[in-house]
Amino acid sequence: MMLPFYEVLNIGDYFLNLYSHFSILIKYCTKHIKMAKVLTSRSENYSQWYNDLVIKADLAENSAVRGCMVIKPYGYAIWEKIQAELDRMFKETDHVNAYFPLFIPKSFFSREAQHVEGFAKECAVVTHYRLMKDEENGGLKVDPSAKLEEELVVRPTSETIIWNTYKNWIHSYRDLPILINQWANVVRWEMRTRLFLRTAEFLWQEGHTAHETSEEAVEETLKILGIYSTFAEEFLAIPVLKGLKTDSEKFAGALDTYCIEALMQDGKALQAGTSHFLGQNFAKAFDVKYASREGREEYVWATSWGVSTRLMGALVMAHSDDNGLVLPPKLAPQQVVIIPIYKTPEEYAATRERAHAIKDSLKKLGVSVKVDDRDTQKPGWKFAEYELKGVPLRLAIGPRDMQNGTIEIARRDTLTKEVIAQDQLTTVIPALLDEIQRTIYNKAFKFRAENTFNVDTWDEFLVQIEKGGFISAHWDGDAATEKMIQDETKATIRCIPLDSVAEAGLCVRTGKPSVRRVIFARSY
RNA sequence: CGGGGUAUAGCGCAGUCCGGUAGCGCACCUGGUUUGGGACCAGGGGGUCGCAGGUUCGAAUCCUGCUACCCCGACCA
Repeated sequence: MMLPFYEVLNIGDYFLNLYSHFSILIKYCTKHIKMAKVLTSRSENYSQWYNDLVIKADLAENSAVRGCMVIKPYGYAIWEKIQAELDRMFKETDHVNAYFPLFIPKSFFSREAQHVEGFAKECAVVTHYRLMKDEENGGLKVDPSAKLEEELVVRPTSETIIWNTYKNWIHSYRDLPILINQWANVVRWEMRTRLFLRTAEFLWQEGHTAHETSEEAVEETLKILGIYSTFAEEFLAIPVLKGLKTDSEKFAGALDTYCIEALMQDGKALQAGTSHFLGQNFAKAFDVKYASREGREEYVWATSWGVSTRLMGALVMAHSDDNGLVLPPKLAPQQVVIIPIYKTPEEYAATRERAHAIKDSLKKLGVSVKVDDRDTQKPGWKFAEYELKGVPLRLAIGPRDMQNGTIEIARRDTLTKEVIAQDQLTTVIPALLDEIQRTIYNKAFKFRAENTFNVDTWDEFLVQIEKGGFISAHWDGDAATEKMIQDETKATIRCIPLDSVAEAGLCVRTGKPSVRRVIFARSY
């Protein structure tokens, strides 16, 4: 998608040169696009905007099953791109994929006390394995004679089944480390659900690693956090804070939970990924020991980490606007769409042929292109449609362009369009895609910077939390204070940023001494 | 699990108060004119009115009971 040599050039300068070049070659004018409104606007009702958008951009819809969504082809294509890149990053760091069962014996959950407490309230349980004809109404009913000996829990996460398995795999330090990831679905029976952000069933990857030492496990935990943040920033184009969760926010069963936190356009925070240092909790619960180099028997050290289809929600809420989705080029199922414009059959044939020729030349550069040459929809309809779906670049080629050797090129991120020479496309498009990826990120970065506030008094805190954004404030480190703040403002501590500097101060709520600032926000 | 709302064509809705041939917009089908920002004209197809009972000569409409979904809270990634 990007030409390799761009990476070794100063991209900004290169791009400027390209542009000054064009302005000599061709006449172009930048126009702003105006569009019919099909979405609720963000200012009118942000959550309605989100719901509208997910449905209208064809990402997903609600299913016949309460709380469970159907991810539609266009949405799934984005998820596949997310998967492909993360999978590549995991494998590059020596992780391998495997698959563990969907069903977990109920007794496994009781082994780790913290863990069970965290998930018990939202587990789906399989109790029977057979249906039978219901004589009363002609339908089907559960066969009471087919009750399972031990009930099975539909996995809300797989630590227990995996550590029960690792017990058989690990005997010696020579068996370590184990660096396994699985792509799977999990079920958490949520009360209130929203497409992608919180659904009863969702897709994710969960990594589960086993190590000889605490240090090695911590290193793994942070390595993954780094992968997540790199992925978020370079692919999702969302700047994230890397940080540590407080005790009350951490994963049930972990010693430390690290996270990446992103800020959405409505000023609410969204946790986009987590990486846990599990210590020896699961090794002890499932009796996973190894013979060390010194011949001693030791418990194994563990990590687990995951990102889910929730990232899709983050992607939508971070960048999109009142006209629809805005997708970063690196994750867009189609980076470019070409729309032929014509009146006569001859013009149709000619523009269509040229469109396909352009597509072929761009495909050779690794750009994904779709030609929409359907005769059943009008150009205006198509323009609106691809804007709604967030296609980064749109090319329109009509009779005038055929004569002049030009083409109209419209950017989704800035909603601007201009006319350039066709023979420049293979140079301009890759550079523009790269530029769009960067612009989207920069916009999100600027938004976060403008919505992150240092707050030192409680009055100020109360005012600012209503406005939204990240609040950087001192906290005395007491869970009771954290709870009090949450009860009073609905704000939680999103994380203790890893790059936070030691700074003496007074807790924003209690006035007790504090050694560093933490990030507060209302969150999804 | 509390509080509120909704259920009528694929989608969005009106009709319900005051019972009497089930409607509108979009979408869909056919033909024509159109096509550089969601085209227009003409014709056409499509609904056991969420489900189950009840009242009535007659129920989308009145009564009873279910169910599902949405929104706001409590809980969570």
